[in-house]
Amino acid sequence: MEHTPIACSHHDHNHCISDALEAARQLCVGRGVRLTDLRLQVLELIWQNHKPLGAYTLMEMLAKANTRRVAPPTVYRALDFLLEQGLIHRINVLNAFIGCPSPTTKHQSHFLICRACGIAIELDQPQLSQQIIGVAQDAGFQVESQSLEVSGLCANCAGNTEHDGHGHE
Amino acid sequence: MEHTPIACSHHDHNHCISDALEAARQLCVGRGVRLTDLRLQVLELIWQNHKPLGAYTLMEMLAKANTRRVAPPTVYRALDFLLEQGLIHRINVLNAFIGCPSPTTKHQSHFLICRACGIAIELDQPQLSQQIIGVAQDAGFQVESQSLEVSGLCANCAGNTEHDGHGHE
DNA sequence: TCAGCTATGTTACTCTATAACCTTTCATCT
DNA sequence: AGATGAAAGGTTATAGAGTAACATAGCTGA
Ligand SMILES: [Zn+2]
Ligand SMILES: [Zn+2]
Ligand SMILES: [Zn+2]
Ligand SMILES: [Zn+2]
Repeated sequence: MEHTPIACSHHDHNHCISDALEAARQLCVGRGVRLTDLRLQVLELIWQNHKPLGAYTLMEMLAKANTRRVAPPTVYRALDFLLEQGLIHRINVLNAFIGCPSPTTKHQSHFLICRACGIAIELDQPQLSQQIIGVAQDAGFQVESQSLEVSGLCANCAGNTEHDGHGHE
Repeated sequence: MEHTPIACSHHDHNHCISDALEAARQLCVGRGVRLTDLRLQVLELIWQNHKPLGAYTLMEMLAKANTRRVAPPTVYRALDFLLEQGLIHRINVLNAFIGCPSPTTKHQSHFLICRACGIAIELDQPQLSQQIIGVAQDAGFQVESQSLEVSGLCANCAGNTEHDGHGHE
């Protein structure tokens, strides 16, 4: 149930993609929603990148992969679906999207975002969510969703401060 | 083209604005930075609204108030200055800006945002900031800034939606 | 005064996202 | 199989948010 942070550049990423896609397929079957070719392709591209990906970058990738023009509404509709199903998260501070490693478990959007390499590490800290809910309740506020975006330097980049070409692309 | 009036009329908002502006003046004098007419005007408009305000809404207000055209870079530069000095915060989820009630104290951007009335309540929870830093450190992450944006219903709006059947459009 | 810096004005542009409308695809019912 | 209605995707146009690049004005300190 714990998802390993993705800061390490030496994990089997192909495996990690295929796992996520298979999980997404099963999740959609279970919910009776349609993971169409387009939606699957968008999810795959997002996972391949392993970093938050902008909608327009995604559009270019789709256009290249499909040899057809892909207009903004097309990709935004796919993104909306994936967001609704919890298969991806939106990183507001970057206007970008990233795959969720545990879409079956309901949780909030808590990320560590490295300003040097651009990686986004999803946190799995239910007690942090709970503390936030508590603080909100003290103010009479009824929480519906949380977005925590912590910016700074990841372990890799904090170590390599002499040069930033640490190659996590 | 119309800007919505102030949400909460139950506190002395004029006093609240003038306090904030006076604090800003002193803060800028103390730091040796220039709170120009434009910057002050932008800060005042943001405080008058008491809700997160988009840059383009602000532009329209400035244009009306000054009877002159105000282009995007003008307002964005003023906003950048105010952000740097900690006089306002940016609400990422809304692409909007709101005044900070305690600009002299260094702190993170933690907000409760009501989806019904649009109000944004700034939290003052240093121990929450600390816990977030702790969680990040456990992942070897070096925190530079935090953005916590909690969406839901404020105390006012949560109360008013309990009997929601009468269809008050 | 002059030079140099900071702030603002101006034009044009990029990036992000959505509205409105039409066509295709797909599951379901007859 | 054929009809049908809803969901998904295609297309065009536009709205909304933010920045680059360069010109001008205005303050500041020799
Ligand atoms: Zn997640
Ligand atoms: Zn990094
Ligand atoms: Zn503040
Ligand atoms: Zn409210």
